[in-house]
Amino acid sequence: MKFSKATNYALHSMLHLAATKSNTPVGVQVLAKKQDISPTYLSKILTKLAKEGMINSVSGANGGYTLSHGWESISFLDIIHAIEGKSSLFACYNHGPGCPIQKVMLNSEVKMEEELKKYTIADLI
Amino acid sequence: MKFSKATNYALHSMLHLAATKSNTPVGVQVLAKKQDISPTYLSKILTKLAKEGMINSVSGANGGYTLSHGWESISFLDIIHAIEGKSSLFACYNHGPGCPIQKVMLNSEVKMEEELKKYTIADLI
DNA sequence: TTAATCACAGACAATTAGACTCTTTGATTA
DNA sequence: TAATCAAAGAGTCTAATTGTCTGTGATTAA
Repeated sequence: MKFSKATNYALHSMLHLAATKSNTPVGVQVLAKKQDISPTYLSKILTKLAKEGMINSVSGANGGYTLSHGWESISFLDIIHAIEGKSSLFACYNHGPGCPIQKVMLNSEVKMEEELKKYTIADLI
Repeated sequence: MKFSKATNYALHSMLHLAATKSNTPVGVQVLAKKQDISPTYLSKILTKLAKEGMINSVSGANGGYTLSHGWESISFLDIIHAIEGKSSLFACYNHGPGCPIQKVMLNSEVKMEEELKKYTIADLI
C-alpha cells in the first residue's frame, strides 16, 4: 500500500515543466538527470502523461516535452490516475455485494481523492 | 497502490467476531472457511491483531479467538495499521526536505486517515 | 491420562507487481 | 544526411504478496 515511484517521478516532471517559463521543450535527458533515473525509463512514464493529453511530446533535434494547453487545471488526482490507474484501493473478496466494510473503505478513499482533486501543479509555482 | 488482501481478511475476521454475540472463542478453521483461505495463513494475520491487543487467542480444545476488552473503540485505521504498518503512502526521492509535492500528498493521506479513524467495527453491527 | 484441538513459529514456494535496462524503430530538424 | 529525439517492445532483477507445509508446545474435553 504505497504510491509507486513512477507517480513520484511523474509529479516532479510536471513540476519541472511548469517551473520552466519558456515554451521550448525540455528533453527527457534533462528531466531524468535531475531525478537521477534513466531517460528511457522516464520516457515511458511521460508517455503515459502524453497519452492522457497532459503534456506534448516534440520529436526531432532539440525536442522534448512541453505542458499541454490548459495544464493549469490538471489536478494531482489526474496525474496519479494516469500513472496508477483509476481502480479503487480496496476490494472485498468473500462478502457479497453491499459489503459494509467496503462502503467505509471507499468512503475514506473518496475523502483523499477530493483533496487530491483540489490541488494542481500550478498551485506550487 | 492497493490495500492488501490480508487487510481484507483482518477486517472481515473482526466483523465476524463482533457479530458473534456469545463470548465463546471462534476457531481459526471457522473464520478461514468462511473467507475461503487456509487456516494457517489466516492464523498469521490474526496473530498480528493479537499482538496489538485487539483480539485474544484461546489455546486448547474449543479454543480460538475472541475480541479483546474495549474492542468497540478499535477503528478501521487501527486494524489497517496493524496489518499494513504505519508508514506514509508517499515518499519524495529527489527533492530535498520541504518538498511541496509531498506536502500535498501527506495532507491528502491525512484526510483519508481521519475518515478511517471515525469508523469502528462496532458501527457495522 | 491421553488424544484431540488449538495457537504459534519457521521454512519454504509460487505468483505478482515494481522498477528498471537494452535495443530497435521511426519521426523530425538543424 | 546525420544527429537528436520520442516511442515501443522485450526482457531482467528484486521485493512484496500470498500463500502452504511441517513441527512444537499448550490446553482441555473425554
